[in-house]
Amino acid sequence: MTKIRLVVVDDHELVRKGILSFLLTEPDIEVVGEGKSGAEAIQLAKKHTPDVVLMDLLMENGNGIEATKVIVDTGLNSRVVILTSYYDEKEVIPALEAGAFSFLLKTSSAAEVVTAIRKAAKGESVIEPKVTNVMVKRLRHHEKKLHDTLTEREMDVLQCISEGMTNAEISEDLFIGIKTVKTHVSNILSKLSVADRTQAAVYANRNSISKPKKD
Amino acid sequence: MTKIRLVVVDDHELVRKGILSFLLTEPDIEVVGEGKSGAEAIQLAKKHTPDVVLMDLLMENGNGIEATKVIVDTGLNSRVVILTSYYDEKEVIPALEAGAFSFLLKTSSAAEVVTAIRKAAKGESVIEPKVTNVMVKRLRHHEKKLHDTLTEREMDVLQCISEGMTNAEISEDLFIGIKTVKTHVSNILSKLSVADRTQAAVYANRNSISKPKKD
DNA sequence: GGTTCTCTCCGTCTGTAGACGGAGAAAAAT
DNA sequence: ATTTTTCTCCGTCTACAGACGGAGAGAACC
Repeated sequence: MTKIRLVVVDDHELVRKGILSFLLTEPDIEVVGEGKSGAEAIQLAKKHTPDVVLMDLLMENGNGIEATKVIVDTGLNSRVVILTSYYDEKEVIPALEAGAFSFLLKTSSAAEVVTAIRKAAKGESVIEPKVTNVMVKRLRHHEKKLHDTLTEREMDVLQCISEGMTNAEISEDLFIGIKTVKTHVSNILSKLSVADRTQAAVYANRNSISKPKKD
Repeated sequence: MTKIRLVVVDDHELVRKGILSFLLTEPDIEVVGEGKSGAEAIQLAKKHTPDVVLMDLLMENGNGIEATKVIVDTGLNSRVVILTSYYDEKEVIPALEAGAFSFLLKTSSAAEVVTAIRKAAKGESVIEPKVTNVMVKRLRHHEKKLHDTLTEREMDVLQCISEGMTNAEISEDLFIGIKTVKTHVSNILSKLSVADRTQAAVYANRNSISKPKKD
């Protein structure tokens, strides 16, 4: 029986070494590469075509989601197992959409991680209960996010509102009339089911809708 | 020469084991306890009176900041070294205020961590460059946060504003007259140097001022 | 006792916000 | 070729927001 070929990617040396020290005692798993960024993950995956890539999501240089997407899309038969610190909704869903095969939290025991690696090699997915909760919640509550129905222009206006701008300021910023701004605002309030611009601003902030800085 | 007595606290087993595997090769450091929550950290510190406590900040049960405060305040001669994943402004300052002795990020190499432990035992503080940057920025930009000048009642009102509530709703919620709410709002806007409630709501959200849920 | 701070409330007044209804032009979808 | 969507603009009207000034009561501080 051939060993499971594994690449470990995490920008925290401590975590990487911790994982490695565990895997040393597992005879059926061989670590063929070790990286500390999304870019390195991609290189290592292409070079070694491992069975499994164990990847952190939040890394300093190039995040794990992009790397996951690339690794999955390039058709290497590598399965990406995400091992991350927090179950942040903003990260979990995109990671799974990017093609992550399993999803673990660092609160998992070492044994669970090892099991997940073996299962991934066999084609079985392992998703943390906390993560599935987030998924279910998303499917139940916000199958489509409210602001997905906003038009481009309405998004522009909402971004301005989220900065605390007045209608007059928005009209100057977007080079349109105040009346037009008011129309957009009314439509936004209606689509987001909120009563006034303040609530719209709160919504925008909570959903990480912010104005991109112009150069 | 006596060994440095150390307690390691982190809710991630993987991280804990990673640290331990490193420290095994350091003959002058002895790990006398291992915990996975703030509460355990306090217990272990009281039981073993270690020279150094290596502590994560973000933990599932009871956070590291509270534990740090208790350990420092109880006058055990234990120095707390924070080892955390992210340099979040919201965490760094309170941790240092709580009496953390050193501050490291998990991106640090194992050697740096070991050095920091030895230095802490000798009474030397080690603060990550990224963290000092945050501190400097804080001292330069917001020596005192704007909302520190708000009175209790004004904070109550600001929290309501940050939820998108209208003056009428706030007056019902706080059992005061609308006119009184308006007075508070005006004072808040003035103190925060913002033009309207929407900007106040944005400020509140950015500074993590949110309304506590009532039971 | 006096001063200062905080919380409470009042009235007036101006400006903005937002609802409602209507409408034209361009682009995209059918 | 026709319909639908999107962006733009207009006018009217009501209600809320917020500025400004004033004021009384209680607590805390000196």
